Amino acid sequence: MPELPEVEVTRLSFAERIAGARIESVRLGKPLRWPLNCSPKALCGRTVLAVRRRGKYLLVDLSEGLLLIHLGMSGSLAFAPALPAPGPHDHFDMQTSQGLLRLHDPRRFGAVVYVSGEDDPLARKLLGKLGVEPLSADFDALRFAQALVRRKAPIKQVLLSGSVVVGVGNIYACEALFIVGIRPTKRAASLSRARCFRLHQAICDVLQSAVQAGGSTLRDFSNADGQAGYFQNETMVYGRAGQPCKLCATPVRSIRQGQRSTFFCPTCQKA
DNA sequence: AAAAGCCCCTGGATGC
DNA sequence: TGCATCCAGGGGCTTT
Repeated sequence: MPELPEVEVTRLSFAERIAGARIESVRLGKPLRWPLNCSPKALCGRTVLAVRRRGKYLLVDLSEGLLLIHLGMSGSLAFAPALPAPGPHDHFDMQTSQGLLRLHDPRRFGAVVYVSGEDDPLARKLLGKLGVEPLSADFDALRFAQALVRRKAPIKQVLLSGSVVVGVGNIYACEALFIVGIRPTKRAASLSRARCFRLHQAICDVLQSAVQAGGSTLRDFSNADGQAGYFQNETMVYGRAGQPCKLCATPVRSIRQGQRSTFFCPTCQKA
């Protein structure tokens, strides 16, 4: 589910409401992708200072240390003064003085991990190799183009890998490539500089549009306030296999790239 | 260094 | 109705 826009929308929906809250208790459900890395009791008494984002990770700054939260494929957060009793897929409940923060994650590819700081070896392992933030000033068109020249893999898979630019998942990779008319199977290194520049801009545009739309709700995503997104209704190609391209009416095609589905218009994305 | 596969896990949709 | 199969928003790890 959650690509950068969904994670950012989640962050925006509770960051201000949780800031300043004191942690009162933590309840764990089934194991997630990684263990919490500290005892739940050790978190009690600490204060939530802020919620930041790096790629698809949320960084919850505490008065001492921080929590890294990843939503995996099926995760979502809820933050409210009160929530129903935890269900079978609610695997992390953090009661604070300002509300209950809950991670709901049926597939359990997500995680909540405590680290002492961003220099913590575990934090470095998880965050250290990430590419540039696409919605920041660091996302420079020329450097983006220079990074792509060194990659022989298909451009779709380079975008998905997160090693050049973070946060672009399956939906937004497909959408950005459609916007600029690039065939997803095209080798990254074979793109002209001009096309790299246009792709850079398309990534910025599509991610910003998705954040404004509240993200994409394919199955059950909602932000921490329980609101669904609607960007899924605006996709040009993602999830539209066999349906007519919204620009030229050619049926949208679906292929497999690296165990993931790719959607594109064979006419609008000729090469 | 980069690329390609594998795997973690559950649930919904589809087909027989 | 029941069961098998396939597919899903990610990404770390291991092997080439």
